[in-house]
Amino acid sequence: MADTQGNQTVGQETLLYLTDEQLRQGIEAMFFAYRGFTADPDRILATLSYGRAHHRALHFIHGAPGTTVNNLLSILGVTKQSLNRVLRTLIEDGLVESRVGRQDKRERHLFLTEDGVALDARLSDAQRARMRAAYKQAGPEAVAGFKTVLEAMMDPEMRRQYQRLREGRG
Amino acid sequence: MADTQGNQTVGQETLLYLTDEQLRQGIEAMFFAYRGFTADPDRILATLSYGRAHHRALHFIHGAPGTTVNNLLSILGVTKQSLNRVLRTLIEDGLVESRVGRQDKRERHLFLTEDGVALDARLSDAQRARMRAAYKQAGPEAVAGFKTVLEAMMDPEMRRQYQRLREGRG
DNA sequence: TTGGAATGTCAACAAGGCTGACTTAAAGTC
DNA sequence: GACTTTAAGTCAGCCTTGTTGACATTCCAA
Repeated sequence: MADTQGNQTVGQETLLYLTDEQLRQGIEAMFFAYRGFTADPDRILATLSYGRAHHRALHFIHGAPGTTVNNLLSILGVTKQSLNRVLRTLIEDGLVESRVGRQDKRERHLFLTEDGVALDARLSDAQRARMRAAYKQAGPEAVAGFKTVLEAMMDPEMRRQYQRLREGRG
Repeated sequence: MADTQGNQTVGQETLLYLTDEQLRQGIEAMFFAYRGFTADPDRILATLSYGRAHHRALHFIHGAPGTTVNNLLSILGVTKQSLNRVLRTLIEDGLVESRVGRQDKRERHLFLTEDGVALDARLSDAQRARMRAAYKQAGPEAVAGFKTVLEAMMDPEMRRQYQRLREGRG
């Protein structure tokens, strides 16, 4: 039993014959889609002389208010020097607030200020509008498949981060 | 009729109630998955003092041998100065060959040399291995959905590029 | 023959990664 | 109490890869 995709069903199991061409399409789809994914917020950021790194910081601080610098570091997967440069400008510009920890005073807990929330919303709205359009066009089954494949593509450590974030908001 | 995803079916149509949380998950999935997507070739590139830009050039020259610089430019979406820097090192290192056009001698047609093919294969193998694993784990329906959503997420111009490349290899 | 297109090149700059070295403060441990 | 470890911040310098702007060359086409 072979379907139009070139897959075969043997008993209960569907064996995937993944040709190089099919995988290549997936690779190129990721490349082109990621560009679209970042295009809208990038345009906004450019007018503010911020970059993608600022957007990422805002996004994850918004999603986990009070997160520590170390925690943010491991989510973003960059060095503290790299994050610090971004974080410093966000704090200077009054978009992020850094509060000394109460139990552990070495830690800094990060929060968005009112302005930070506003910018994050502007960036997120732009990005979500495109996601929403894509989701609507593709339909709910495609969306489920989309998330399944993306999750399978992550490094195990990143998958843990991803799931932890979801649960934290669950 | 509401399903577990919070969607409703009214007549033939499924209305998607896309909550911010659902969209947010998609955004984070893209972020973490893209990191995984590039991680394996990045490790190889680092040992060769090449970067992602070199990989992309090799990938698309491999996929469309004889492509012109201008064509490559529009696929990659960078400036000619930026591409030129990368292309120059690849040519110097004997991975890419640039041939003056026969009809239009202003154009340069780009080809991978034997060494270029070898490096592209090494990088592609690493990237495809992860894709293949993800595809196998997720199953064929998920893969179809994955591609549908990614395609819907692209800028129209990039979607045209993507489809043109597929057709070219058809 | 002249204008425009495709290409290449030089210079300068910026974002955002990286490493390494070092400080400060707090927490934990022996 | 002394010592070690941890969290965070900072400074300096480097790399890749993107950008703009200016300009030369080549050559097709009107």
